[in-house]
Amino acid sequence: MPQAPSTRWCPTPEQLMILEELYRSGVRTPDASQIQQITAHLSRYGRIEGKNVFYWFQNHKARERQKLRRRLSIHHHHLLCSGYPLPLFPRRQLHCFQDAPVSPLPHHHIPTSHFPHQDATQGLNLLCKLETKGDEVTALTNSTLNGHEWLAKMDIHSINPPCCKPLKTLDLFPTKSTGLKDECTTSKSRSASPS
Amino acid sequence: MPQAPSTRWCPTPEQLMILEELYRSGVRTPDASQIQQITAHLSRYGRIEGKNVFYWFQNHKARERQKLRRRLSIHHHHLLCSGYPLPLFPRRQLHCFQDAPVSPLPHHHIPTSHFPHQDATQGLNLLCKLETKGDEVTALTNSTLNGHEWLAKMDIHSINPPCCKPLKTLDLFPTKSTGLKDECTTSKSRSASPS
DNA sequence: GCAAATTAATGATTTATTCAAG
DNA sequence: CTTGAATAAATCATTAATTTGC
Repeated sequence: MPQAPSTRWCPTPEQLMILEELYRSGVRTPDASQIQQITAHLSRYGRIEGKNVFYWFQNHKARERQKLRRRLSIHHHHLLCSGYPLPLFPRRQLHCFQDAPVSPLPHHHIPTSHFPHQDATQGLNLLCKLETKGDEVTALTNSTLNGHEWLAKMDIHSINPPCCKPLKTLDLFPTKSTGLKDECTTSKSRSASPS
Repeated sequence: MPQAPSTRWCPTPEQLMILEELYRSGVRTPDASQIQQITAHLSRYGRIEGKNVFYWFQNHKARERQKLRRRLSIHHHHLLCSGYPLPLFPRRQLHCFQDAPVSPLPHHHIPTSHFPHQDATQGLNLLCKLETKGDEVTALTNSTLNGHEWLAKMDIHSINPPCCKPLKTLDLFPTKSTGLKDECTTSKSRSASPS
């Protein structure tokens, strides 16, 4: 069977990403003009109508809420069941995956932090940015270093070069440079075992 | 007491939130010391070991990448067939490679200087913020990004990137736009060297 | 409504690649 | 060419969510 011409909107990756970004930045229930703006912007990446945007936010909001609820209930359940006896060892023997000491900091409590969602204003700012800058951005950079063995030995580590990198990350934004970059650091998993 | 010590780690909502926040702020493959830090912080919200953190980032990164690939292939398919949503998760049925294409190229990387460039610094800063939040902090605080005691422990304190920008407080997020480049096909992390 | 049966998620392991030293 | 370090991909296994038949 060929294809149904146009059954329903199927967001392109770009569209999805932007929508998610907007959501993360606080947009929840955009009003008509906001929807229009968003739609206009997103239409660069593919067919899209205002209602798609509207529905997307509606659905996404609901589903995130659901996810949260789930998590909370799980948490609750855990709290009720209390204690977490440390499992002696997972099913199979881990080669060298012993947990590191995890310094038992004498930390006081410190209230559970909450991540406040930003006000939608930010979302709009973001949109503005997107609108004005298009999809031109390029951020490369990256680097690597490795570490590993943190579990195994924790003391043999041969880290390398003195950092100080020219490394320029475009600072289009204030704080968090390019958050969505690529990987950066490293770590390891196994260590010597086979011959 | 039928307390089957659950065999595997089950993140609490707080832990999950923090991990996701770190991920969003750029942490991808935390090295040993970062893992320790994170673990230490998260352990306040429930049982957790370093390996759990390690695995979490491994898996999350891989699955985000996978998701992206899927989206891209769906998009392509969409473009080719003019639309029609594929089943979202084929679940694994046949054990054969049939993942999405995404990048035909084998691994290639751009010869960027291989510096440690801990982009994750951001993430860690975030963590620090969390730690210090409520300014009740104790131990960690003063050794955090300055003393590097934890680093010292691993003998890598030698490298201490001057890079750290003032780094504002929150405003999470990178405001990357269309960047579908979390896993850029071309930017790898390793250094280059003629073969 | 509930509990077995299914299905989806995701933590934990294993295997394959890659680059770079010897 | 071989080997080691470090990953990323594949996949295994268990837990959470859904569906389904009473």
